Amino acid sequence: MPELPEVETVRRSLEPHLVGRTIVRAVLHRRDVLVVPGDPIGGFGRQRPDSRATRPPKQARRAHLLESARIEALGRHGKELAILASDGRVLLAQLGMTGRFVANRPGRRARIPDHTHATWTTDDGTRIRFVDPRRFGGLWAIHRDELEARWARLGPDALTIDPADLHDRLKRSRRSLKAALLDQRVLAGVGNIYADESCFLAHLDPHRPTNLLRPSETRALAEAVRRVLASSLERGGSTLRDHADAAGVAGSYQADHAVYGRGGQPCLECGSPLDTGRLAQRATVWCRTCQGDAPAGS
DNA sequence: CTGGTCTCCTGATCGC
DNA sequence: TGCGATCAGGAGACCA
Repeated sequence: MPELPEVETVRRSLEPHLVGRTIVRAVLHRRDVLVVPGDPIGGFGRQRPDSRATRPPKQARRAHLLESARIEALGRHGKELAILASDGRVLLAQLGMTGRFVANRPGRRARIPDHTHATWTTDDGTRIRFVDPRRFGGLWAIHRDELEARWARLGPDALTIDPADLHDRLKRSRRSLKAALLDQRVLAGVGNIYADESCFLAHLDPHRPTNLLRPSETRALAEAVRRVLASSLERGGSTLRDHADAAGVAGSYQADHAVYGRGGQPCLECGSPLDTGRLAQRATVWCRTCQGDAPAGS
């Protein structure tokens, strides 16, 4: 499930295929995967399949998919990936649970994956496909002017989170640490895997209300988040099933998970069996010994 | 405003 | 071997 390290891995592997190139052809294979300005639900909800009346003309959709644009840069904030064209058009991608991009160099015959929802062809003949079986992901056509505002609504990027900033954001809420880490408006980029891994590394119980965390604890948390994400990024992210870079290379950080997916198995630090439960609607794994309760007096 | 729950979707896995 | 039930979860909608 793509979180920050996986999305950044995809971004880096797509960059050489796209930056400086022109999209000569863009095709949308499944309408409801792309949201364009003027679509219902406040502009940024997912368009529902029954809103056919509002669908833009075919030619407009190609333009929203950056046809005939020269690609200037690939950006990322949290789990969102942005393809920026030199004329100001931006295509924003959320990978959701199973979304990925696949690049094929010209001349190489590649099988078109199932659930390919969009295909781009660049001026050197490379084909890029957006594939997302579960369709929790999607594409948003926006303008460069809107990108900054949209990303400002998210919290700071988790890869470079500042400890004091994080403390400030966490003290405003009484909900659990796990729920707060999953909230992209608090911190952008952490999902279920790295929330659990970060809590373990910081020796913090994911059930702790975040307003009761001490500055020293949020400092440890911020450092843990950065370390976990950076380590994962070095290994190309975690591949549980779907994640791969644009060349199809899987990540390997899943082998280093200390807690995620290891419920009942011995804690790597103390050896006692790891606890499992459901917290913030998500499967959660932690060690009650190493991630003990709040210190006395809090 | 806050925090909790529901919903979307497909594929893997499991029990019978 | 088949088949239904269950589970996985990012993020917006929705509700108390």
